[in-house]
Amino acid sequence: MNPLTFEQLVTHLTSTGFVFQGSEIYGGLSNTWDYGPLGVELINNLKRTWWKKFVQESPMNIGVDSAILMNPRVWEATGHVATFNDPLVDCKNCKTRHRADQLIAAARPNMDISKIPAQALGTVLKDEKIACPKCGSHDFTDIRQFNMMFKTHIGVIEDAKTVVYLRPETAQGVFVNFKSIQRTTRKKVPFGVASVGKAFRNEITPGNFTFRTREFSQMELEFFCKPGTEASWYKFWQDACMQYLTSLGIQSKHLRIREHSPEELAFYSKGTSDIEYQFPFGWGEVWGIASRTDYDLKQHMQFSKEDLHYLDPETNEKYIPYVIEPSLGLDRLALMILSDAYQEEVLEKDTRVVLKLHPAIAPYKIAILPLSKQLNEKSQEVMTILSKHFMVTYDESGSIGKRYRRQDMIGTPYCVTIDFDTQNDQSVTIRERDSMKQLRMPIDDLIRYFNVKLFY
RNA sequence: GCAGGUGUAGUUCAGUGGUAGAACAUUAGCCUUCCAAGCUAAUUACGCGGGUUCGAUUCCCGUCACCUGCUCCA
Repeated sequence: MNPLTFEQLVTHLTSTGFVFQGSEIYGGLSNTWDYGPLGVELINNLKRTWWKKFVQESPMNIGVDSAILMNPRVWEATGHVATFNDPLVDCKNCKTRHRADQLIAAARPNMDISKIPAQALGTVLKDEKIACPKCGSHDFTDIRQFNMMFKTHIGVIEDAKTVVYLRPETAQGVFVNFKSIQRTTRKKVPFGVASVGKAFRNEITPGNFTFRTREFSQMELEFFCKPGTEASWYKFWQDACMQYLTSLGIQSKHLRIREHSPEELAFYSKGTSDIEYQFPFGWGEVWGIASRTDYDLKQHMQFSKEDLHYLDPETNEKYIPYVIEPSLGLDRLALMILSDAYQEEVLEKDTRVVLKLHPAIAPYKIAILPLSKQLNEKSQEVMTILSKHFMVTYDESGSIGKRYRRQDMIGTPYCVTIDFDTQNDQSVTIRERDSMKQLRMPIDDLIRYFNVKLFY
């Protein structure tokens, strides 16, 4: 099998209806993508399996769904308002881009960067005659502030008081609700709160199809534990994440865990690891597992003046819980699943494209295929029965072989064929995608059979 | 944002200063009863906007989008 190229994958996904370019008829909008009829099913299935593993089957965890718009003070507390303003300059000579504060820090180690107001960085850059590290030239553009948060306004009047941000991460929706969640669920630490939703970052360089976009979905778990126990929970959730990916059939040779080096860590972090996947364009982060200490709750305590301590009912100890945060990008997960599932199988006469998707996440579980259009009525009956339980599709045009191929291309794990014997024996033929094997089965047994086969 | 590349049906490709062809795909009909059959029709494209020109898909400029690299990613 030839190695999958990225363009091949993108072509396949856009031409089958998994993904479309955003606002396509208007010439598109940079780096926006829509999920088509197949994509939305996949996405929903991924959310469902993730929620099942991390909420339904994890008695320690519960869920929350918080608003995208939050009080702007939230982002002051987290430091996003401040640190999202990177002072960037371009070298006019060699066209490279740099952070002005970092240039100054590197060239003048004795200077205290934190004392320089952001507006003055450009002047300092000039006065100190700091050179471009790449070409040595002194010709920089003015500083341009890139606030990575999308800004908008509440109400119709746009002034500073009405500014709100689109959340750059879903995590804060959990932290600000920490007290309410704990009180209403009466959960004892350790417990976790799962959240799925959209987040927005005005990335400087998006790209690689749906891998890095400015609008994306996150599936995050904030797991609260007693300080001192975070190391073992960190490992625990890291293992759980890997198990989840393997349970979806991701090939382990395409997965690796990369621990961040101490220099790489955010100042509050006690450890971060990325689960990376080998995409057709290279290794890319899919899931970040971060040990965030009590940073977030502490910050919110300070800024909101609310007491976010947890009182351990057994020991009467009062403490701010530590947090382990496995944060998964849904769009990246989907892209990973699709990259991993795409295969071209060379048969005797020709080649078929197969998406070897795990049955639990395949857009369509079952395709109903009448062998002849005369069998339409009976087929519709079978479809009505199955569609109450499973996402099914129906196809009556073209030869049966062609219809099997169509389903292979989009990852449908099972085809149910209605033939002329069906009327007599009340049975159908099940054709399995991966083995291409066939099985005769009474219609009455189908639901039980597929419930087992499609279980996740 | 910078540099380079690309842009013709859904896909893969032709082609031309006088508004475009094919294959596959799609739809309908005939035929066909379990792994891309055949036959007959049909639908669908020059990314967008300017300029030059009698006339632009073709030449020029701009723009938009995608790809690669750089920079960035709390």
